[in-house]
Amino acid sequence: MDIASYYTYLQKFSSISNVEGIHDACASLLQELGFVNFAYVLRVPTSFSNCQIILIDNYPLEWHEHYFEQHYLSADPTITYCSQNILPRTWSDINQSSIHTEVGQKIMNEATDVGLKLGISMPVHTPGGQFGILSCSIDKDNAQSANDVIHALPYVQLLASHIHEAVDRVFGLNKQGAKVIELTPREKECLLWTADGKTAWETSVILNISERTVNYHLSNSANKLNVSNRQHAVAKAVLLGVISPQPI
Amino acid sequence: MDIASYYTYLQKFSSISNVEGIHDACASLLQELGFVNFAYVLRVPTSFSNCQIILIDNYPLEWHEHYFEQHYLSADPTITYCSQNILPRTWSDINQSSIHTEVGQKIMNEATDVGLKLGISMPVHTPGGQFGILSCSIDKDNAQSANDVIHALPYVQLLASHIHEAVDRVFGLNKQGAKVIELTPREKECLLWTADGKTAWETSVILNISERTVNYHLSNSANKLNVSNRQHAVAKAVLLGVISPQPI
DNA sequence: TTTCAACCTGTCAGATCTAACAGTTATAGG
DNA sequence: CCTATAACTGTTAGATCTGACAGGTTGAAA
Repeated sequence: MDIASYYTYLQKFSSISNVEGIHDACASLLQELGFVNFAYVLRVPTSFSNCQIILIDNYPLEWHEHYFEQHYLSADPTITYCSQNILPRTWSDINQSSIHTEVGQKIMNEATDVGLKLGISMPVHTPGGQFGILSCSIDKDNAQSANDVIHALPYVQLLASHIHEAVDRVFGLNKQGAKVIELTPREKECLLWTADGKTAWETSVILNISERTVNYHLSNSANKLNVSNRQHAVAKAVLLGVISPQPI
Repeated sequence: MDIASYYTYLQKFSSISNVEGIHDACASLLQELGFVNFAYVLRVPTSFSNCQIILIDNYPLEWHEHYFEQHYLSADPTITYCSQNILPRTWSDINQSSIHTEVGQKIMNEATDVGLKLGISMPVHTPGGQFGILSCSIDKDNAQSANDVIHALPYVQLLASHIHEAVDRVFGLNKQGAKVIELTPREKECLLWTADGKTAWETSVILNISERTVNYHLSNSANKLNVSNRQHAVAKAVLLGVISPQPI
């Protein structure tokens, strides 16, 4: 397929307004590339002990249920790969390069059994700490299919970020309750040094203000972030991208 | 350019072993796409109050110096855009959509003056919290150039992640002093609840162990992470990806 | 069998944080 | 001029953390 027209088609994702639209656009586009099944899984952190999972796919229902029943999310080699990388990779390459766990091997074998034979997984990492995976697969396993899969890599890579953009918009993930938390420069500064392990007194020396003032700023930060202590404030500020390593 | 051969060429990035190699491969590839100047800037967090900046570019030296002297990093509209998005965008689009700050406008105008007229910026966000930007530009400003730039979007998007992969490998960014910090399951659990704002006592109730034991695990975590308090432990664990929102 | 890692528990002193009291100063905008 | 916001400061009681003391259990590997 011609890359220019393919990319033009991808632009259409930005005007999709519902989940079905995303699903259908993915399915048809991936079908043109020769894929039969696909899944876009997105992990949206809501806090450190909790997160939301968004799933758009056309995997067999049986696989679906089996997968979640067995808690395969935490043992799936493709997820392990994607959680640490930014480039797309074929399942056979993932299988060869990753450390072989029994469970991981079992998952890959079972996937083959339900028709997910050859495939690609492409990671998506966002500034807000979201983590997505676009996987797509073919139900055949021969030399021609293997070749097709490899040639689809760039197309799948381009597709993944556009799917994510659409999911992000449709689910309103950026809004987070419509309220953006804004910290004052001083509050950010205090929080930054706190995240770096400095006590209130140490921070006061660094910023050349009193210890009381540092506590004042941290207390205000905690109120704005709606948390009850410094660990939580630091974690939430990092998660929301309110503070980030300096400069830039 | 044919996408298959382009992607094949991108694979070569994985065998480049030095900075000059990356520079030259980028320059020649982008030249084929019609671009004259490029810059890959990467922010590698070392702690929350500090980070390393890696720069590979062929921008005019004068612009270079001027840019850093004026601390443009924190006001550049392209950087603001890239810090919040995952898709490539043309500079003219960034200019139109972003909130206009005086400094931001000044930067864009000055860039035009030194020959950076039309361009694209593509963000790279990695699981390890690194943040990269690939910018490339043309020194002409006419309808044909504008069209060329738009058509280059998918090529630049594909290129960026491959450049990053090469930079990551050449600079050995994944190694972090060659020692990977491994926490035990219980240590991660305690740290996770702590990051979620729970006190040692609250965590002890959740995990059904004594408060003393929670403190014991947190203390061991802090030792392994080489930090002196919980805020720092939480922040560093997040930064290193030792803990992340559950599941997946 | 010994050794080791992971897990578990108790107490206590001193450091640090949290939340409440109660203010001052400077700057920007209506 | 009035008001709002950010920044700044002091004190205190009680909660919480930190680091030191000292120990026990379990299961897997050597």
